[in-house]
This record gives sequence, C-alpha cells and structure tokens, in this order.
Amino acid sequence: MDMGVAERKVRHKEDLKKEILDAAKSLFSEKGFESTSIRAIAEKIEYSPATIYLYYKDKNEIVHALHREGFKLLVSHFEVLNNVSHPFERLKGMGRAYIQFALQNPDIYRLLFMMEEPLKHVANCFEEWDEGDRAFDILSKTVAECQTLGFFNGFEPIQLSFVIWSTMHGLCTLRNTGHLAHVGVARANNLDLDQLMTATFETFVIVLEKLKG
Amino acid sequence: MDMGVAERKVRHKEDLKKEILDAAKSLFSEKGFESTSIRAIAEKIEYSPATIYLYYKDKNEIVHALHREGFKLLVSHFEVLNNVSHPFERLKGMGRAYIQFALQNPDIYRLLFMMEEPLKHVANCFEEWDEGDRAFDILSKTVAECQTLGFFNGFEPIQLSFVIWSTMHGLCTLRNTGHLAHVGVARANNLDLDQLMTATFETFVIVLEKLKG
DNA sequence: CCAATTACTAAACACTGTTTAGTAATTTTC
DNA sequence: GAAAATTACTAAACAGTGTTTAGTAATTGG
Repeated sequence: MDMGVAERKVRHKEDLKKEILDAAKSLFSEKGFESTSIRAIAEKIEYSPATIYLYYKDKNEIVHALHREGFKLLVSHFEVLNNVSHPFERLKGMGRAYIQFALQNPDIYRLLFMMEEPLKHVANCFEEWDEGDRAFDILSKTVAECQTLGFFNGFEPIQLSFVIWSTMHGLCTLRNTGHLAHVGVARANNLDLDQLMTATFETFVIVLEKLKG
Repeated sequence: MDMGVAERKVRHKEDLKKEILDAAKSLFSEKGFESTSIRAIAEKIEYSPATIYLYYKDKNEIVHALHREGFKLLVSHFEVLNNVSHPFERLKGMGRAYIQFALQNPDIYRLLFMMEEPLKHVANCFEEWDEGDRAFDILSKTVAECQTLGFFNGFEPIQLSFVIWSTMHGLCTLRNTGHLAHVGVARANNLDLDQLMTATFETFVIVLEKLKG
C-alpha cells in the first residue's frame, strides 16, 4: 500500500469517526440523549451497530466527545467578548452569552452541566477538562479586573465568581428543566418566558452594580 | 365478603403500593435512577415484575410519586423556620435548609430539579404541583417581608426571588454534578468541598446584605 | 499467488420496560 | 354446599437496549 492510499484511509477513518459524532449530535438534539440508540446512530450513517464500536469504546465515549466539543463551543461564545474593554461590560456580556448558549443549545447544555456520566469521566481524567476550567478562569479574571475599577470591594474574586456562576447556571437550569416556565409565568404578570429570563438576569446585574464601592 | 375483610384488603393494597415506592426510593438512592430496573424493585419486595404494573401504570408513575414526596420533604425543611421571626434571618435559614436538603438527598434533588421526565408530567397536570409552588411562595413572601425592614430597596420581590432561587439552585446543582468539586477545589486553597459550598453561600448572603438601604 | 491485515457485519448475549394470557385462591351467588 | 365470578398474582413473551463474538469479504504485503 503506497503512502497516498494509507493517508486517504486514515483520513477516511477520521471522517467516519466525525460522521458518527455528527449523527449522534443531531439525534441527541432531536430525540434527547436517553432516547437515542446506537442502532439509530448506525442506521443514520448507514453502517452496522457493531461498526460504531470500532471507532468508540462505548456510548459514553461518544458523550464525552460531544462534551469536549460543547465546552469549546461555550468558550468560543466568550472569546468574542475580548474586544469589550470595560470589565463590567464584559462580565455582563458573558452572562448574556451564557444564557444565549444555554437557550440555543439546550441539549448540549444538559450534556455539559446536568448529566452525571460525563462529569464522572472528567473526574477520572484530569487533563481532558481544559476548556471547562478555562471558562471559569475567564470569569474569575474578569471579576478581578472589575475590582481594580472599584467593583466588588472586599470580595474574594474566586468566591464571587462561584456566586455568579451559580446564579447564571441556576437560571439556565431552571429554564432548561421547565421550572421557570411552571413557577414563573403564573407569577410574573405580562411577561413571557424569555422576558422573564431576561428580567431575572437584569435584576442580577443590578444586584452586582450595587456592590460597587 | 364482610366489610372488615374488604377494608383490610384495601389497606393491604395501599401498603403494597407504599412498599413499592419505598423499595424504588432506596434503590434509586443506592444505584441511581437510570440503573434501577422494575425487575430489581420487584425482587426487593418479593413480587413478580408484572405485579408492579397492577399498582403503577409505568415506571414514570413511580418517579412522579417520588417527585411529590420529595417536594413535601423540601417544604417540611422550610416549615421549621416559621419560628424565626426576623425575615432576613429566616431567608438565610431557608438557604441553609435548601443546601442541607440538596446535600442530604442528592438523588431526590436530581429527581425534583434536574430530571426532564417528572417536569414534563407536571406541565400536563397543573393541580399536582402544589408543594413546588408553595416553596416558591414561601420564598417570595419572605423577600417581601424583608423589604418592609429596609432590605432590597427598589427590587421586585418576585424578580429577586428568582435570582435567589437561581443562585441557590445553581450552587446545589454544581455541587450535585461534581462541577464544584472539579473546578472549585483546585482554586479555593485550603477549603474542602463542604467548606467551599458554605463559603460561597456566605458570600451570597453578604451580597444580599449589601442591598440593604 | 498466497498469507496477512483491514473494514465491516450477522448474530448472539444479557439486559431493559411492558403486555398478554393464564393460574390459583378467594368471594359471591344460587 | 356447589357453581360462577372476581381477585391477586405471575410465567412467558415482545420489542427494545448496549455490547461482544465470531466470521466474512475485500485489500494489501511479500
């Protein structure tokens, strides 16, 4: 086998691996993770179910691959904000970007932050978590920068970052599960679900603004 | 069949229904929800799997029953705080109770706030959600009471309640999934996981205190 | 040209939730 | 008290799942 053919084969093998991932992603988004079978993925790419296991050790490994992809997507949502020079404006932008990401990719959000399995894997695999850690570091650095401008006086940046992450994550999770819809819409008169979410976010921003000085 | 025997039979039938629920609950806590089979529940109560279906329509109906039970347990955690007269102290107590509930019953917490299925059911079944709504109303009433003492000036109590719920829920969820452990312990030096959680809660309390006046 | 490797799959295994058909035991009716 | 009806339960099957095994064609290297 000459080198050109060998290369083409390797490339094809990686293509198929990617094809499996893409099929899995679209099926997960369509039917949810639990309701997507290996057999369905196999049918979508027109291979036998057993072939999938030549490219991924098991179903979890597919989930882990999507997990990594998802975090890269989230971080890319943040990187657009590097242009914003004022750190508090950047912080607000990150909040909006986080919400937007959660709303636009509800299933990926579930995968990243609500499912047990992917995290169990990450816990045993410290090197794999780069992007997730980076997302938090971007946040805590921004918080620290805000402090140099007189915001958040007397707070530990790491601690406050956890509070902020908790709030944003809590809001997105409540939205994702439907709790916000159930409890919220009945109580927040004249607001639809998106408006309620925005209003809650704006309220939190005001809370943070009051911490100045 | 005389009345006494009829009554005993009805009672026995309800007992068995409860037995199934208890077996399911303990197995869910032990092995997690996805890994608990109807067959395992049946074996635990020493009946055949088919018998379960005489008492519950399907597996989801068992989950829904545990969902209702779980919310009652959560509300009972709050009701102890009726003695606390100062509303802000009561609010802090609710936060601590919420965290305590989430830590002591991680699987029930998942069931109540992180799983898709139970909420889908509640969405189609408006009357079944009493306890969940009540928990939120207790919160928003407490926030409103705080305002009469000069806290949270200029905030909508409902909106601020959503912020508070989001923060508490986000913190508990990040803890429950392991995200807090992964991101947190490496960064918060000399704090173990429980201390990190407490410290984050305390930071949030300070944030709320700064909103006074 | 033959042997070795590759890429793939049919079929099986051990599970899952759920349904069906049927069996004993009990209760009601005559 | 015997026959009929109801109750409480289950064995076995069905259709689905993730995963493994054994084997088959095709391609490649010597």
